[in-house]
Amino acid sequence: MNTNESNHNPTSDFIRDIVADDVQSGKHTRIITRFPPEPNGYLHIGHAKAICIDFGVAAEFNGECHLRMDDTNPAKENMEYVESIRNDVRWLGFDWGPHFYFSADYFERMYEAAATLIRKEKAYVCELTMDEWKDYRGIPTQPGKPSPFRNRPIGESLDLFARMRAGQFPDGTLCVRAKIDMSSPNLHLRDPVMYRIMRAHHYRTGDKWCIYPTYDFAHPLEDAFENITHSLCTLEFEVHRPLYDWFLRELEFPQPPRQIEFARLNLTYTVLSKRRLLELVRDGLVNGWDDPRMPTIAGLRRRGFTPASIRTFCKRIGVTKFDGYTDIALLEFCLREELNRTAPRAMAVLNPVKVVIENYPAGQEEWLEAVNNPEDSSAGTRQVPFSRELYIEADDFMEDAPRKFFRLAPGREVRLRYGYLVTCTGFDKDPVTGRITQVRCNYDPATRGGNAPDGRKVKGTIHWVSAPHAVRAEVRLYDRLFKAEHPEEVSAGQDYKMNLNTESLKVIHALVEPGLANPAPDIRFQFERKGYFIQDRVDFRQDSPVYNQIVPLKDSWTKTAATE
RNA sequence: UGCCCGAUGGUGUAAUGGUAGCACAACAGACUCUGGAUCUGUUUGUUCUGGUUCAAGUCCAGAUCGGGCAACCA
Repeated sequence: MNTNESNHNPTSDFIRDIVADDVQSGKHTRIITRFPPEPNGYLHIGHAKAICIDFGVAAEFNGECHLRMDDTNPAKENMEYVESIRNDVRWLGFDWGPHFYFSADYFERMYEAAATLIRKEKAYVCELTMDEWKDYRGIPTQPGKPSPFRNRPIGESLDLFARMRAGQFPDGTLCVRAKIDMSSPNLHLRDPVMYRIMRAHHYRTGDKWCIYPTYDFAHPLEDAFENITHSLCTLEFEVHRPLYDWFLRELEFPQPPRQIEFARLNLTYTVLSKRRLLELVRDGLVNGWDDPRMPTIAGLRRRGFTPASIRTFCKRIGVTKFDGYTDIALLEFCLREELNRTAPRAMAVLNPVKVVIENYPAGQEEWLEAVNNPEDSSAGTRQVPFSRELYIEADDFMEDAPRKFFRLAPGREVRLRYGYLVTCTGFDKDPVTGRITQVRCNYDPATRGGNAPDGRKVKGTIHWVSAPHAVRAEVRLYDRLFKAEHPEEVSAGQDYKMNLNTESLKVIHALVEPGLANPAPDIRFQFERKGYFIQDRVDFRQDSPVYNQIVPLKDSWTKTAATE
């Protein structure tokens, strides 16, 4: 995208306005942003919003966006997460080019920067224990008091800092603090920790370091090292901004990056925090990070969401500083909108009941032409087999049907999609369970393809599969992970997990048209009148097909039926 | 009771001192070989109180409500 196009970009927001101003004023000639996840979990749809903003802004201004692993806490981070993050960002459709970085690669420069601050008397080595520090720090309504080590000689701090690095002190005993303002109303400015001693194996630097920089110290440096112009992050870092600016000022970076905060995404009927998601995975409440019910990118991918629909969603929710809840229905809308346009249709009977066409010759079969996608004529047609015995949805037959039921019932005529008009002549019922075991029909041979030569109309069209040709498939029906709109809003003493939807996964066995046994990989189908489905990327096999429901079709009938 | 940030229909978002608009959702109707899609229509909004101004959602003051901040997490 060139800058000319960006001038015509109809969707702007307060961040893009700032960036545009900075370009216009000549403050920056090249825009550089970054997406800096910590590799301590899988990315979720909330990160997708941030990714779309970070990469999107850079692209619109013809700049670049760096992907950076913010790995300053080795206790929580690992390579599996690094790889998953790279995969997910790529899958979403973004390209960081050569700009893939690790914070850990800056540790030496960060160490030097900390030493510089000590030499400037802007930092010192503190020996207070964490408990002692609590007293010194004070509380929001009361100022803190200076650490007794605050004014120790520069040389002493420098020496201690070097010995911290050399491993001469136990974990947590000493730390390096920035010397700022112990009476600041902003707690983050009350001599925050820059370096702590932590003997943990780092997935990238191994055991080279036993001291690690904190986020507050590391982040502005990483941004500055990479010449980031706009450091976009979520609202909770707003109170950290004065500290971010302080480090950059004291270290005299000539072109300091500017941090701008936006509201993180909250979605109804799910949780969106790494901690919660990790808990769901670890406690086995879902089947891993890529469980199709998870709001993780990996979960959405396996569920069958498209990258484009997620990007569209992120565009539509906008960028503001208002911390609200976005209706998950909007995400589903973006998906349906795309899939309606692109998904080939197929017929699959999820809850089968047998139909016998009594006036259709036994043993006969014929192949009927079916349209692949009525929204896209270029998708062509396919042949589907038809025979005397079929399966239809149990829901599509009613023994005693109300007027507005436009499907099969004794004496009523319906269209079999792309097949024939059939009239129900009777049915069989299990005398014990009352279950319908078989529906009997007659067909009108003159209506092949679904149209009656005499012009008579039928109100209902139902889908079907030919019994001898049908393929058995496992179908996994997914519903919202939580039954509460705001799962985290529970009364004191209660846990958000009580809001888990116990019906979020239903496994059923369906009978599907033969073409669904061996589809090209990654094809999202619309099972007509039911929903969108994709083969499960893990469990699908030709001899035992497994389909995931991505999202059901909108269904106005259940509402109508409910008001009957 | 400290500091920071925010507040526009049910939800999300636009209007940058000049007609409150868009999308989702909901509802109604039309159409339909998917009770899908499509089309049409309807309902619902500037938190409050003052002030500045010819004119305020927008600027100012105060209030109310909501969110964030007291890891050697990010």
